[in-house]
This record gives sequence, C-alpha cells and structure tokens, in this order.
Amino acid sequence: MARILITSALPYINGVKHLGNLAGSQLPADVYARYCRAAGHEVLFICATDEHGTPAELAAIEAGQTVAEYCAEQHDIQKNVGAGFSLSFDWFGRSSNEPNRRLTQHFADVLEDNGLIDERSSKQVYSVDDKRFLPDRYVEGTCPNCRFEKARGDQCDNCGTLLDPIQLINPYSSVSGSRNVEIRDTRHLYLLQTKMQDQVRAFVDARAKDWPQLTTSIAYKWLDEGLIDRSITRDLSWGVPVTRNGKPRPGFENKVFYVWFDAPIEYIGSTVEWAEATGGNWERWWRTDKGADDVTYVEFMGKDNVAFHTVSFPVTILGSKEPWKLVDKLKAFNWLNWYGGKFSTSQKRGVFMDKALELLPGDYWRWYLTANAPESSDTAFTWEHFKSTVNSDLNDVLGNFVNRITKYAAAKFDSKVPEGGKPGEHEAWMANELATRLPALIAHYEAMEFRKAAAETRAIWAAGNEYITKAAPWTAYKTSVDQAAVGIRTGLNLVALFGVIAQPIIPDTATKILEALGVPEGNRSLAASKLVAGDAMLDALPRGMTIAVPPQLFTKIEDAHVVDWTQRFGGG
RNA sequence: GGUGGGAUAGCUCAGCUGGUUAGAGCGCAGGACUCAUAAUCCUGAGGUCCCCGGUUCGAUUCCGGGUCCCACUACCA
Repeated sequence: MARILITSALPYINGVKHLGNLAGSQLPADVYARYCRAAGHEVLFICATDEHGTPAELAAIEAGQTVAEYCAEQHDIQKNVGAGFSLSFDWFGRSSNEPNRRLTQHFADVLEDNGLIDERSSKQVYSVDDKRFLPDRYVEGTCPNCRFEKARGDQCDNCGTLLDPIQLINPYSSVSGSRNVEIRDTRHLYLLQTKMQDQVRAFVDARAKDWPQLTTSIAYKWLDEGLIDRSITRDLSWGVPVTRNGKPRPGFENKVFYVWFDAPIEYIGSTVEWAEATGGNWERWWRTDKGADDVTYVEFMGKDNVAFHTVSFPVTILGSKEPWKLVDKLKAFNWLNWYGGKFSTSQKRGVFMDKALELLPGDYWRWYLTANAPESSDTAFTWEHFKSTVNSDLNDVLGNFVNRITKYAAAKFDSKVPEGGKPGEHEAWMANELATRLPALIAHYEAMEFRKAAAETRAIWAAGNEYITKAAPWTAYKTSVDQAAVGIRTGLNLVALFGVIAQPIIPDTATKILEALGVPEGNRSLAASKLVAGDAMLDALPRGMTIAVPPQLFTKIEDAHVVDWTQRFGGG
C-alpha cells in the first residue's frame, strides 16, 4: 500500500469556476484520488480556495461586502458546488485561515534567516481616489509604443509590447477610471530566487523523468532564462500580514504577502486545517523527517500554473532548508474550449459549475470531461458532442446493460443470482476480454492517462453487451433454463464489475449499481490483485442472493435540450 | 519576438523507437436480434496522416524549410 498526497490547484475565490477549470485540475485530481483509494492506497486529497489578492478585494467591493464576508460566502459556494460534483476532498480549506498565515510567516522568516530575502524600494502606481496601489494590469493609459489609448500596465493589447506601468502616458485607474494617480516609492520584500537557481535546477533534473514534457519544458524554460528576484509582498490590507519573528515588521504594517507566495503554502495549510479538524497527523504527509519520506506527492493543475509549481514554490521549500515534501508527479492540463473559442463570462459563453449542476447530475459532466480531458492539447466542448457522448456511453452502453440484465433476472429468475449451468465458450471469451482490458485500465490510471482510462472503461462495458448478445440467454431460456442461468449469472457479475470500474469517474452511479447488487464495501477494490480475470470473477456474487433492479441510471439528452441550452449558454 | 504544444476519417481524438490492408468513439449505410431505456450486436462506406524538400530499399512516423491553430512569456490568477 502506497501513501499518496494529492493536491488540486487552488480555485481562486472570485466566483464559481467554469467547466474548463473543473476539467483541468479538480476533477482529474478527484478521479485519481478515487482510483488510488479503490486500489487500496492511503490517500490524502487536499484543496482550498485561494482568497488573497486584488481581484478578491475588487469583487468584494462590487458585491457590496467586506472582503472577509465575501470570501467566506464564496468559499462556501465553491465548497458546495464541488460537493455537487462529488469531489472527494479530504479537506477543502481556505488560504485566509490561520494555519496558512502561520506557515507563510514561518517560511518568510526562515528564508530571511537563510539570506534569501532582501528589502528593496520600487516605484508603484498609486490611485489617490481608490486609496490603493494598483497592480500593473489595473493601470491603463496610452501605449508609449503604438499610442493605443487603452494599453494595460503590463502589456499593450494592441501592439503586444511588454510595459511597465510607469511608462504609460496619461495613466488612469481601470478600477475607478480616475486619472488622479501618482507614482510612489514603496518598500517590499524580495525573494532572492537568483541564489536558488542551481538548487532548483538540480531538483527539476531529478524529477524530470517523472514529469510530462509539457511540465519539464515549462520548468526548463524559466530556468534557462534565469530566475529573477521576485517581490513577495504587496500594498494591500487583505492577505497574510508581514511579520518578522512573530511581530509586525516595521514599515510593513499596511502590507501583506503576495498571493502567489502564500497560495501554494496553503497546500500545507489546508492539510493542517484537516489535521486540526479531524485529529489527523499532517506532518506525516509533509515532513520527510516525520514520516512523509515514503509519500508520493502528486499535483494537478492547468498548464498556466506549471511554472509556479515547478520553480517558484520549490524555491520557497528548498530555500527554507527544512525537510518539506516536494512534488513528485505533476499532471498538467491544457484548456477546454467552448466551441473552439474561450469561455467568456461577460459574453455568456460557457457553463459554470453551479449552472451545470442545475442541468444534469455531476456524473454526466464527470464522464464527459474525463473522456474528453484536454490532456494532449486544447479540447473543444460542444453541446452536440456532450449529448452524443452521454447518450451513447452512459445511457446506451452502461445504463441499458445494467437495466436489461437486472430486469431479466427479476422477471425470469425471481430477482436472484441464478445457480444452474456451467460456463462455456462465451464466458471464456468474456474472461479473456477482461484479462487483457482490466490490466490496460489499471495501467492507464497508474499513468494518469484519464482519457484512455475512460475509453477502456467504456470498452469493457461494450464488451459486456457483446457478450450478452453472443450468450443470448433469452434464446437459451426456451430450451434450457440452466443455459440461460449461466448468461444471466455472468451478466449480473459483469454489472457488479462495471460498477466497480466506474467508481473513479462516475462515483454516484457506481454506488447505485453496487448497492442494487449488494456488493459490500470490501469487494469494490480496484487493486490489480483483485482484478484477476477468470471464471471466478464472473461467478463472484453469491448464488441465490437477491438483487434489486436499480432505478434508471441515466436519462437521454434530447435535441430540444441542446436547442434550449445553446440559447441559454451560447455556443453553436 | 521568444519558448513549447498541435495539424491523422464528416466530428472528437488515438497511433507510428520507420516496414505488408493507418485505428477508436460518434455520425452515416445495410443487416441481425427482440432480454432491455427505439437500447444492443454484426458488416460496410469514408483518409494525398497540413504543404515542399531531404535521409532511406521504404516516411504518416526521422531531418530541414514553410503554412495555420493554441498556450506560456514572471506580479491578474
């Protein structure tokens, strides 16, 4: 039994995430966590909301709330929406909670003790009317290069030039539109990443063989270009206060740590929250000197996050010179697009997690988003594709199979697992299919190839339909009830097996199936050793046991739905 | 501009350390079955594997060049 620590990239607090976010981090992390648990591993699956930063403050202002109220409310919303998708986090924390404050301040202290933090002065744009310093992107003005009048402070959208906000002509605040802005000197803490360059490269070198190319190429790109010293504090009030050895740091009373510094630390902080709430031992997962040396740590994220997880966060960890667990495997995803374009809130294009659950149960989305996960490249979502995938895979191939077998067992065999007959060539064919397909399925999960895992799962379900067509117990029944009994007994065992292998991707449906068949918790394992195909696997349910016909598992998506949803959510 | 990824059947995607007829699902056409949610099963049609060169006995696969799409490019996350 292995010990596996799994984290999903932290969803930002400013509103419910869309399906692309779900598909690229939280969902595959959950599928993997569920697979690992079913395979018998000890799993700790951690996530949290990322709550600091200017966007959170602005969103709170817009909502007419304090930022603390806003974050508390949005955290609960995101937590509930995640539960609606059956995301099985062991803990879903908050980066604004106390453990993360303590840890963030601790890391800053030890980094400074190790000579990796400098206090430097820089020039920032201050908006007098907004009473706040403005992040680069919230300053707009005329581009000094092309004279475009709505260039952002970080980059001109018209000519693409990278800018420093103090270069802008006639700058104004994009928050309020006020032109009453000025450039002020402000002091900040800088993390001396330049000093950590070699150590981080050695770390990446050591891990590169376990990382996909998408991950390593991004990491090496940053290293090859050379790390720069980064400011890790901001002139804001909402965030982790800047302290030094437990006391407010002089001159930093109105500053907080930068969100990108504290957010990844919340992976640890959220684990501490879990420990405090459950009595668990968090150090056993994070401190290699306290039992975490045998932990495999797996991170899930969209590709935009890779640099921060392969380079920036390791700088923090390695720079502390303390025995913290570092990432072992990193699974990065491309983007889910909407009809080939972007998800867009403002243009009402795309579906957000809460709205998706109003249309259909979580399993429908989980299946589609896993079977079409953007693993190797960006993937397009369309309602038509969604409809055909759900209808065919879930309703026709799986749902109908479960229904046809259990109903026949109820009608002809008194709802019992039939006893008679002996397996023959068709059962041998089925056992042989499983003997090749089940190991392939396990291999795909181990490799975190979720798209292929879904395809193999479906192929196994389809093989069940093929088997029952060959065995044709309804025909056999006319001449030999025993012959029919073999087919239905095998079919019922397949139903149970199909439920077992469905657990990682469509857990709610899997549970319905397994409950109807009376499969006890202990017999739902996905461990390779428990999936040895053969006659025994096709005769595992106790003969004579009473089974139930499960409620209809899925409902088909109709053309009318597609028309309706296209109107409501855009697309087409 | 830089870096990386992608371009394969009508659609969404596999695959190819170079080797006889390039695969899956959906969609489409025909057939079978009738236990089941008009579900299932079988068969078939359908591809200049982006373009141009090169290496090779042989290239969808390797190399060079080109075209198009996408992401990242360090303080928005």
